[in-house]
Amino acid sequence: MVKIKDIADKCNLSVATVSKALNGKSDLSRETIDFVLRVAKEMGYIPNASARLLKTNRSYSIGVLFVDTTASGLEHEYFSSILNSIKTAAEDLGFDITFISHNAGKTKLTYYEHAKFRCCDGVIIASVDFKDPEVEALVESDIPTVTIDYDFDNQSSVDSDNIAGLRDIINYLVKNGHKKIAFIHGEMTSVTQKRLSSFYRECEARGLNVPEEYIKEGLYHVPQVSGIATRELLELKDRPTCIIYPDDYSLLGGITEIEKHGLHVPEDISVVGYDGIRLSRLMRPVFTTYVQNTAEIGKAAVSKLVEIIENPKIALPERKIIEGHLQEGNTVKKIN
Amino acid sequence: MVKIKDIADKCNLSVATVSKALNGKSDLSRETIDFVLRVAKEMGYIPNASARLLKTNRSYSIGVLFVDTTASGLEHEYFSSILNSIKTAAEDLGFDITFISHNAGKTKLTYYEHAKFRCCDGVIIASVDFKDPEVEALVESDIPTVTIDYDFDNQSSVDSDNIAGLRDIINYLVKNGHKKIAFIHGEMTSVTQKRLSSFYRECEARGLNVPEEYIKEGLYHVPQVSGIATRELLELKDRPTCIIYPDDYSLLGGITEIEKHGLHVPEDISVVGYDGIRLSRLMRPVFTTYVQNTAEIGKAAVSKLVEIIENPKIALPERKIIEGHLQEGNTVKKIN
DNA sequence: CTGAAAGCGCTAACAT
DNA sequence: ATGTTAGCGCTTTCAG
Repeated sequence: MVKIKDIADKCNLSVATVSKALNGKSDLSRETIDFVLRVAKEMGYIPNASARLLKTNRSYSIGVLFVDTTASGLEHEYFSSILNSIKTAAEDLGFDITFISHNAGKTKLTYYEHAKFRCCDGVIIASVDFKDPEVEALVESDIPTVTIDYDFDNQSSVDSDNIAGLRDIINYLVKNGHKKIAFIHGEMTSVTQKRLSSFYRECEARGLNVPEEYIKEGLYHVPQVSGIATRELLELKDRPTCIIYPDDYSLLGGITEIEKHGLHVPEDISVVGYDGIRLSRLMRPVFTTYVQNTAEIGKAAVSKLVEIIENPKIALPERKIIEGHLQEGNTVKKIN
Repeated sequence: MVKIKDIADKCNLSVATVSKALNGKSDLSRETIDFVLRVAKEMGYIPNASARLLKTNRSYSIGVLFVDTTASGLEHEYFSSILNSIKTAAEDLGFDITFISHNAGKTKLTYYEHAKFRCCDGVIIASVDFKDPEVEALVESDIPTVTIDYDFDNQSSVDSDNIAGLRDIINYLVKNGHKKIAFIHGEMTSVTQKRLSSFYRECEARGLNVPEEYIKEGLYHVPQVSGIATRELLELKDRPTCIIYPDDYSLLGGITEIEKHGLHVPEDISVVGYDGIRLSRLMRPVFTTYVQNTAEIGKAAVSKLVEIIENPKIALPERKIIEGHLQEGNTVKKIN
């Protein structure tokens, strides 16, 4: 591997001068800079990130904490899509991405230790158990962090706008004449709580009565569970005219169940999903669903994190809330 | 940050001794080792990967080249699923993963340069344009590489078994009485070529005639295109009894088109997908499709790569071919 | 069994 | 405008 010393020798210059030239420092003659750059190129010089980091304490590397709890972290389109936008945004800013885990060689490390071990300039935290003490420790450490879809006190985060999500959905349903709206929600996370509150608030604001039996707890991304909840809803004396699901996969489970009962979507009953994954546009009927803006979420997380990294003193904790939009598919019937 | 020197001072030992103790070298007294380890723990010592790397030339970091060409790299379940298994397998072996790109800070780098810059011990290459000279350069460089679903001469690779895939599909179709089988394949990649050859060979072996108009070129993951091809097939005088699609998403496009014609799957026409993504199991009818073994593909890639890393002299180039399995869904009708 | 010293490749004061 | 030098944190001969 050719190093600065080699270039210096070839150019009859000192390593300091070559280093400066390579880094475009101003106090060098134009010719020297050009000369060094040319020779460096000729010799196939590639800087060594580790050596540089050791001096500068800047790694230009962002850790990503993405724990595949339910074996559906990375595999779920919502998260792989966010990861993809994180990757793109980070690359654009010249940062590399590396996953934070518990292992380094043969030794076990905490998330914080791992991030330190790799000298990450900052860490983006998504899709983990936010109650894990290790995650909390990381967030409260000296390493800049940005969390996605979870807010820690006095820390920066980027949240998909779940309040707006349910607001827009209810809005749309009411506009289409629905008054009896059921809601199958996912397991009780902070995201779910936001959706639920928003659901209740919007219904109340419109004078809609929400019988207790219209609210069912399902599980995110487990269509079977939503299928069961759907069955229970269909068997009610006073059946809802529309069911809102935790996500698009769950919606699929709901539809399957509905059809088993000989009913049709949306003629007999309307359904609404959440996420707006690709599938939702490919199905017939196209899903009516709330599309989360994953591209923007990843981008916002990176840009906030880099802001903190570059300006640790000045940067203020900030919550960015990213709105999505309602995809008006064909799974909701207009009724009077 | 506490460093070895700090521990050494506290223990009244030299940094050399502490380093050895930390790394479990044999030539130290049991007590010294324990003592050092205890103090290190008390002081909250975290090793610095960069400093270590600088000395040892081993980064314990694996580069992953995953270029989102058609904006469907990471977002496609086949790849996100492979990425996930790469991540898991690498972590188990104590390696970290970092994405290779073109950017490092403000400067543009080739893939090779980037991998060198980060001192990756090796690189796994998937989902890229394998004809890109930069990719070729990387593969032929001094950095150990393993490619996924593409074979470079004399290099290690892990391939999903596309030959077996079409063999199993044809086998199953013939067993179910199908003789008129159409094949919509994806764009002409090496993967596609393998599937096509296997398709032809298996048909021939069974004495099936394959009219030219039964073979259509579609695009991977673009349901609309497969929809169009499907229409053309349906309009043939001598319509096939079964259509094989490039992937499960495309199959979805096919079904949509088929239903538009007032036909039903599988009563009127049978269809087969490829990939076996989660969706394929959630649809009703469940897709008959070839499930690629993504978990094994990622794992095999990592284990081969690490083998080369640890034994650069001895390790031989190797092609691992990973078989999947046929998921017998309900989109193929038994005919006589 | 322990330590002294060199050096991995680089940057940044601080000279000159 | 260019060079000298120290040192980032670590491992590893080699000596003792």
